[in-house]
Amino acid sequence: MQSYTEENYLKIIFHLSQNSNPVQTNAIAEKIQTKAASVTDMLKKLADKELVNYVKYQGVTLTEKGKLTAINIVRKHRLWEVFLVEKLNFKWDEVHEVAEELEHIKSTLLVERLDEFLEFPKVDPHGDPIPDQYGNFADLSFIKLSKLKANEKGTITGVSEHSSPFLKHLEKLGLTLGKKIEISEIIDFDGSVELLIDNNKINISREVAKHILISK
Amino acid sequence: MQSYTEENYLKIIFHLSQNSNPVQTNAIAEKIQTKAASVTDMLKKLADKELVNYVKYQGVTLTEKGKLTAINIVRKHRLWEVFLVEKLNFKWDEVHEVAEELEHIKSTLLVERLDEFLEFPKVDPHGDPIPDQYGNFADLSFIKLSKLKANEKGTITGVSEHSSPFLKHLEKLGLTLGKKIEISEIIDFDGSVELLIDNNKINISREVAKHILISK
DNA sequence: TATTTAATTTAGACAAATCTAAAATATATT
DNA sequence: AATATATTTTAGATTTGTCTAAATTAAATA
Repeated sequence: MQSYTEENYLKIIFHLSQNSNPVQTNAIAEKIQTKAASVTDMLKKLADKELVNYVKYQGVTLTEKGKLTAINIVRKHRLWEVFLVEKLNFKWDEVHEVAEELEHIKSTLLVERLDEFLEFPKVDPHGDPIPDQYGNFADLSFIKLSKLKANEKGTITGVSEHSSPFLKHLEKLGLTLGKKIEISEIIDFDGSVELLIDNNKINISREVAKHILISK
Repeated sequence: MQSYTEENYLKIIFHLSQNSNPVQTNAIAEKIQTKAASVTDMLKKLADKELVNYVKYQGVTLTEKGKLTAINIVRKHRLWEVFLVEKLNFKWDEVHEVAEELEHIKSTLLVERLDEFLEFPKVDPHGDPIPDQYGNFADLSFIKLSKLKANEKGTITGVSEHSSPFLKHLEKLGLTLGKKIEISEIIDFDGSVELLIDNNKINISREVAKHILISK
């Protein structure tokens, strides 16, 4: 049984592992809003419990056991987000903080019943895949909007940034899940992207484009 | 803002206040599964935060502020219990532990939306009243089954004990909310109660009768 | 390769919530 | 009212997760 805090560390390490493996102490410290020294302490503790492989100065990776724990938290987080949006009419930019709390509720019966109640959703309101109870992700092949070239088309199926300001911005531009878009031009000067959506031409910064996920 | 632990103390004090006021240190210790010394420490802390009125050796009462906090936790606990039973098909004896965790989720938006989603329920699955967002309880006039005399009739509308063994026992006897009963006899020897339900005559111990709530 | 800089760890301290054992106070009994 | 018993509090220690400041190691640069 892990504490609330331990669970958060495992979850963060899991997410950071997507980009770089092993994960560095400072990267964790920044995400968890704490100091590097505190992270070191926790990594030792998690290593003792065989949830992570930790070598001094070399960063950490999750063990199989740690990975399963982390995925289970991600599963709960995303199921609750679906619940909040689908059943309680939350907007997609309002769910993150609440789900951060709900993800730590322990009952497995609760999670399985919730999954059933929601009719076994495959993705959360941001387009992120929801792992099944064994930890398997349906693999959705996403590509960042910023990787598309002029004249290419696609459908918005996810976002890789969940902050409220970002999501509100997308909403205002009409860039929501399921919308079809076409790149009209990549602006040389700043790398910003001009695209067609609902017959309107709009321009978004490269930074925004990086966080929009497209499937063809 | 209160910690998870502080919230639990306030909730327990609130419940114990129904029977005796002020509430004694040992009573809290027993309910919270801790030692009297720990309770004393916490009571000082809660007194500093003006959530309780605490006088050494004299027990505690809740301040207005503490009472509102406690009622809000009770409100959340009971709403979540309704959700679990009505939406996720939990049985009435399976909800308590999970609700003990869910009651500490902080978002007020969540609570108000949940209330709406459940169509503003007035009682939880055990017949306990759900306070509104201002802390007002609809006052339901319950009487303990153990207070009834021979030949009196009534309807089961609540229980004052939420443990799984107790509720499973009631279930087995057919003693569920909404059922009409009639007392046929009070047994002198042990105070046990013989009653009619669904045209069957059954006998329940005085201890059980004390925890069944009746309205006429 | 030597040196500077950045990242990480250690050492020692702190706050929250708990504990045990001993002391203090209140209540009950004679 | 005096004594015995039960309840509560204090004092000091422990655990979890955190912190700062100093020391160590790794990486970058000259």
